[in-house]
Amino acid sequence: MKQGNETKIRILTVANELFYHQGFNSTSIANIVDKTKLSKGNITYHFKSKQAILEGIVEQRLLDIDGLLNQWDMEIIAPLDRLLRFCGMLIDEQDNLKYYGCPMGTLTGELSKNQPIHYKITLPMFKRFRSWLTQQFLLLNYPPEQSDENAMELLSRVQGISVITHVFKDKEFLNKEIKKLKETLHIEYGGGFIP
Amino acid sequence: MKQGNETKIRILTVANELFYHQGFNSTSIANIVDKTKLSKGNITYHFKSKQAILEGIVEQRLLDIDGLLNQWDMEIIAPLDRLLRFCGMLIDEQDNLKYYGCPMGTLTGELSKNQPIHYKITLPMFKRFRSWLTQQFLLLNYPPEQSDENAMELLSRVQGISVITHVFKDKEFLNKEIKKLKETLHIEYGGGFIP
DNA sequence: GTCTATACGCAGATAGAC
DNA sequence: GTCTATCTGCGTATAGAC
Repeated sequence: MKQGNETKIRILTVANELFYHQGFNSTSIANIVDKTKLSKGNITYHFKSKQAILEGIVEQRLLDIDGLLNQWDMEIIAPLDRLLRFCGMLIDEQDNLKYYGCPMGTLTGELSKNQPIHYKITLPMFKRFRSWLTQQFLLLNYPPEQSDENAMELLSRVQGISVITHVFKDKEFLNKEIKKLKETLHIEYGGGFIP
Repeated sequence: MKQGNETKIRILTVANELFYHQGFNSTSIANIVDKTKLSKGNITYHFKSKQAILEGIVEQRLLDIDGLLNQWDMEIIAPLDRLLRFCGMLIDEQDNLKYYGCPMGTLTGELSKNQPIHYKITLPMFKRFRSWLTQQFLLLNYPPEQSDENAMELLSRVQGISVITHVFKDKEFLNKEIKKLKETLHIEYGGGFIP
């Protein structure tokens, strides 16, 4: 119990990066051993299986997402500005997106196949964004159902841009599309809900 | 040389389905053996490695894509109708999309990580659609650069819808979004290019 | 062309010393 | 808590008989 939590975090940090960069299936425990400079036994002590590591990562990511969304809620007052900030996230992450794609999207693509771990792992992350986005549209006075529909559409747009940026390794495309998307948000939602 | 080509096709067909349903990394040669009811040695005779199978699959898919696009070119005259037909593909494939995502998109997500096989494998498939879509916009009298931009945006939209449909296992979302997308195409491009 | 049998490495999981 | 050592299965690739 010396500094178990600290090494635990180190393992999660390293594994998260490896899973993101190489994919979950293509990352071995040995890879994690190398990069953490810890022993295989030590890692096993903290996480009994590879999937346990993945679950730990997602737990951490969910906390990060919640933290980010809460921060935006505090720093940004206008719902529309929050939506724009959401889109800006892709600009911030453009280098990662180019080389590795969306951390949630690519992980889902990998996990949703063969086994339904996906439901417990990647789906919750998407749900956080979905409900947060929905909340912003509610604040813009859209009815519940349409708020959710708008949220899903925005999620969809952002995912599409991520995929194409990743596939064609094209940051120019990303910047152009995000700019257009932001303009669309202004036009579509700038005035709030009009029945 | 009895009927080598026939078994070759059988291997490709089965492997293609398995790679799509389970993912490339999670599919073993043994899986292919089971499903083809061929021996492991026989498969090795036709394809010297797992990656060779993948390359064979992509070769086949490229032919399929070209065939499909040529068919559309022949059957459908108006470029706008061709774009609508392109969107309709997602409706046709909605069950597969729900459970396994876009065949090109999910494969890219898997392969683009760790190794750059991706450039030779999945990128060409995307490029076919990109240039075909670009061609349609050119026929609508859009300038070359904007034609390509429109093509990329449409690709992006469609990929986004695929991802979200897959993540949330939501066919209702897909149908609604495709309907909206088609309407948008009508409005945006229905009149052709206006300088 | 198709099969069986085998080699070899690496992955993940486990046991136990310090 | 951290380490080294070992077990076991599965994965790909190969050799060779028919």
